[in-house]
Amino acid sequence: MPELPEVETICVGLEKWIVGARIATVSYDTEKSFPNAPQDTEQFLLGATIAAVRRRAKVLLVELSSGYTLMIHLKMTGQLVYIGAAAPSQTTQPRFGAGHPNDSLVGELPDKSTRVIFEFDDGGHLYFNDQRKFGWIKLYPSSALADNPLLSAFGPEPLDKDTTAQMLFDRLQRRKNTTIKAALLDQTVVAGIGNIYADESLWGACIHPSTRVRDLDTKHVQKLFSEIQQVLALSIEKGGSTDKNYVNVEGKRGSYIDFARVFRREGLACPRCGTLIQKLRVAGRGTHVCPLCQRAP
DNA sequence: CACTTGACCTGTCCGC
DNA sequence: TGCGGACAGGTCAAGT
Repeated sequence: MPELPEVETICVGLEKWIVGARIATVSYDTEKSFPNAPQDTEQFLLGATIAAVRRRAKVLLVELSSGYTLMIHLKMTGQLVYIGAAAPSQTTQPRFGAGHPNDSLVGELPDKSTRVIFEFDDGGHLYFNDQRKFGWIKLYPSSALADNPLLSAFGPEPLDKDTTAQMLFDRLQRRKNTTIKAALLDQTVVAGIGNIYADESLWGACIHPSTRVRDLDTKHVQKLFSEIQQVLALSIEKGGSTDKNYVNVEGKRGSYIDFARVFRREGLACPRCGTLIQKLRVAGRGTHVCPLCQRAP
């Protein structure tokens, strides 16, 4: 579920709501939700203030005043939802039920998917919900993040202004013999792309997902990189994609799916040429293509 | 090493 | 309506 635009949206939401807040209590359901929590985790969490929230690839980094950082991966079904103290203030009241009927996907929290709860001194709560239990929260000393193997292996951030198509091309050379779809999903090639934005970008660049990386020249990769940037930027603007259960920190859906050109549109007309969009399996994933615009290799 | 596949989980949807 | 099976947006550990 959450790919770069969704995690970015959550990151911005967390910055707004929890930076400066002081952690009063932390509770979690199982070891798996908080895998490397040491016995004395609480001493690095309780009483700590949220200093900053950042994103790298699909990982959230919540920096604490205690010198530790929470790394959070939402995997397929993770949610981070903040509910302020039930005070009359407009900035801290619970936000469920506002707006359109379909605006919010979450009800009363905690619910049965809630795995971790952070309670803040001001009465606010941050809920980590995760239906499929793939997601996790880990605690690391902030000083150890620079050489954290997970973080250092990530490829370039596609929306960083220093990232270039040439960098993508170079990184792709390590996956020359696989399909471009598999390569885009490889977080060490480029960070933050998942199934939705891989399909959308490849459609934009008129490249079939089964195309071997070795068959793409620099022109193809330039076009692809440009499409990746546009698709991700548009999705961030739309608050991300809610297909099943993604919600932002306020519990609200994103609307990128309404603007998708191929993803989840099998049997509908390609917006470019009108040919019916097909769903295939590439790199073991459901994959959407226009068979005319994206000619099979 | 490069690449593919299955496993991790729960919920939902589709066909019988 | 109930049940079984396929499938779901991400990543690993194993396998070839």
